[in-house]
Amino acid sequence: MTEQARTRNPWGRGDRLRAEILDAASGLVDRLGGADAITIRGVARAAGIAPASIYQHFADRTALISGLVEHDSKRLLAVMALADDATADSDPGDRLRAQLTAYAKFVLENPGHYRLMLTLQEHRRQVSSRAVVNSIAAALERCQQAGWKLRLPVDRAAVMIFVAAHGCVALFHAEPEAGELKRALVFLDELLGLVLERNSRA
Amino acid sequence: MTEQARTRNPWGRGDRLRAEILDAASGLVDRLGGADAITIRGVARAAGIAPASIYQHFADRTALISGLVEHDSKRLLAVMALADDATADSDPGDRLRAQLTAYAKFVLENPGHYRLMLTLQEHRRQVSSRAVVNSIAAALERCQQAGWKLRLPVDRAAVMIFVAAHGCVALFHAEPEAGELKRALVFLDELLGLVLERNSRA
DNA sequence: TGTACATCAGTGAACGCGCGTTCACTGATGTAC
DNA sequence: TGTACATCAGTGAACGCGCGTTCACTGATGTAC
Repeated sequence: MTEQARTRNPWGRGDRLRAEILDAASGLVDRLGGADAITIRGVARAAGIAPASIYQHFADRTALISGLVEHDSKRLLAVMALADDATADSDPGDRLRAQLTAYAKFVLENPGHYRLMLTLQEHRRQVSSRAVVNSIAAALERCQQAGWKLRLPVDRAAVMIFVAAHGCVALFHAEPEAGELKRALVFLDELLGLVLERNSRA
Repeated sequence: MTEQARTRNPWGRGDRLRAEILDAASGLVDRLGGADAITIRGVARAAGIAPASIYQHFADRTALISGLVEHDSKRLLAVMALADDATADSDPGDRLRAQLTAYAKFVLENPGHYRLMLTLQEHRRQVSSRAVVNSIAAALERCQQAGWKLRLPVDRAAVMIFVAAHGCVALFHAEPEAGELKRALVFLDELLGLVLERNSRA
């Protein structure tokens, strides 16, 4: 771990440091979880810069945390959208499952980030959980059109699935276990089995 | 808020301060949530004692937090057991509902405490969530014996219900809303509707 | 082409603060003889 | 009944630490004339 001096960013590219700061903060959250893991001095240390340098890109600690949450929310939604696209011409049930799997995978692999996203009181009414529910609802709608029967109205079913899936991963965060992802996927299958009533064959 | 001097506990009753300290810590968690709300100095301030006094009852900050978690876990289980007892000669479905209601009510009314109970990494493998699942499983077993049909095996159904219920209240913690309890109870009814398939009449 | 100046990326040192913890203590209440 | 001492509940002052934030700064790169 040689104390190698950072080469400063070229003229006009000072904004690059913003990304480096977010990366460093991200790493801290990975390793330590929770919002308290993000300290100005800690992030500066991790990024190899002076604490004061952070203030050129974030007004204060709160702004730094908000920036990270926004960053992470985008990542989660991107991962889910990717899973959706990748299965564009599959059975709608499989598409739903793919999205949920992507969700569970992201959340289990990024426990600190997910906790941060939901914990942050300053970010009430945040976009992400509603966006996730909407995404699930869209997938359910497609299932319905393909002839599946739901045991709840689409919007309630979407909430049910999101809430239960959230509960599942949140509990694994609280009590880590071996083979979390597998267990989570089993749980999600049971959940879909309750919500969806197979009616026609794909 | 007069700075009235505390009268010290009588000889041989020094252990009373332990309870006062836990009460004070409890109040802080209520108002501020999270484990960071519990600081030695803050608790001492709230209890009206000197910071050093806490060390007569708790080895260090960690021990204090553990003590509080233990305290809270007992309270939650007591509340659920009470709901179960109070409905001892009702329909088993109602008994299950009563227990879940008690759970939701406690958790929604004590968000900081619940978060603390689950957050605490030092308390992995904690007793409480397994105890809650067992309690639900027992109630489900009674439903089954009364002629209800479950769409999942009893143990998986209990996990499903606990996990989904947890997800529900956890999300309300993250995004508080008006009429939380009512909404939570609607959700729990939908959940029971999915898991239980009515087969006979009570 | 030279030069004065503006703009940029980033820093070092200092501030005041609240924290966890330690330690020697104070003063009241019990106990042994 | 008196007295020396042990035990108890609880404290005040100090420690070292890491924190968020500020401020005047350094030195490189661009721009105006």
